[in-house]
Amino acid sequence: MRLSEKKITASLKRHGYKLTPQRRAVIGAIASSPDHLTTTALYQKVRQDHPAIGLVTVYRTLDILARLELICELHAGGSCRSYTIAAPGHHHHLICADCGEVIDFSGHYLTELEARLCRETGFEIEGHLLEFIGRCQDCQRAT
Amino acid sequence: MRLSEKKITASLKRHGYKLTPQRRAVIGAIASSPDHLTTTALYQKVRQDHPAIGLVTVYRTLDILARLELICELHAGGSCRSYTIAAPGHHHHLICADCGEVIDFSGHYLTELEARLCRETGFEIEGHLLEFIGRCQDCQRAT
DNA sequence: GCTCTAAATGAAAATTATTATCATTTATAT
DNA sequence: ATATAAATGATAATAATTTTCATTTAGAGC
Ligand SMILES: [Mn+2]
Ligand SMILES: [Mn+2]
Ligand SMILES: [Zn+2]
Ligand SMILES: [Zn+2]
Repeated sequence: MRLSEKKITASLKRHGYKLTPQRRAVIGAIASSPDHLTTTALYQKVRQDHPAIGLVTVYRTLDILARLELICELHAGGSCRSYTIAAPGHHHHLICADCGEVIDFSGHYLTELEARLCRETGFEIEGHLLEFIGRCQDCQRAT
Repeated sequence: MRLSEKKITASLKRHGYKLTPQRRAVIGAIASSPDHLTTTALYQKVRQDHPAIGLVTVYRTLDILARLELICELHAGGSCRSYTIAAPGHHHHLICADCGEVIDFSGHYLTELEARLCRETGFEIEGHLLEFIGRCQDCQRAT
């Protein structure tokens, strides 16, 4: 139930963005990969079909897509800077610290907690980030 | 109930690290500030008393302290790269997207969820990151 | 206290990630 | 087809982090 390429481009248009070949290419690349990819990885992938695209355009496109919540950002410990992937809607991540495998999971575990925080702090809460870090089965064996 | 300078240095020694004036300075700076600080901010602060310290040493010291869980890392949306602070133990963050204010909160909201994920995925879970992003009362008014 | 050595430091350069500028091109409304 | 605001990409600028390596030093052992 991942967002389709069609839905993504529709949303872009609806929000007044132009539909350029570059943007299509980035969307195509992200939609056709099951993995979370870094900006740079995505850039490499897009260049296979679209060698003239600029890295900056990839950054810009991802920025827009993330803001519209059409893709999701991934943090993860260490050297940070978020990774991205085509997104189903709100979900969280379970990340293998060794091999980088990412498992998405969803559910609304935080609604009560969020309400309590609002009440106690007066914050208006816009979102949250929940990620588990661990070691996948393969990497556990490989010890 | 934040970790004291004494406890932090004790833990460093226990783990076989040498106690240098530079490390003391970094620990002093972090322990004496109620806020979460970036590496650079901390560097500035330390230099007031210890003008000759190198930025690299600050990086290295924070790295060690974080690994020993004597300080905690903070991510936060946008431009990322983790911030740090002296740490009480495990807790989470509520961050104002406008002014950067950080409120710590604790509690074990995720134990059940964690158990379920272990069961279903076979992952061995080591930790997690939970952060809420929103707008503090002051910044709401300032709209 | 003095000696020795592995560990730590800091200057500098190298990497890496991200953002800003700006002249040129282009998607699309009319 | 035209006009125009938006988008692109080359390039430079900024920023955060890591690597290298020669020099210094904390602390263990005498
Ligand atoms: Mn995801
Ligand atoms: Mn904290
Ligand atoms: Zn793994
Ligand atoms: Zn605020």
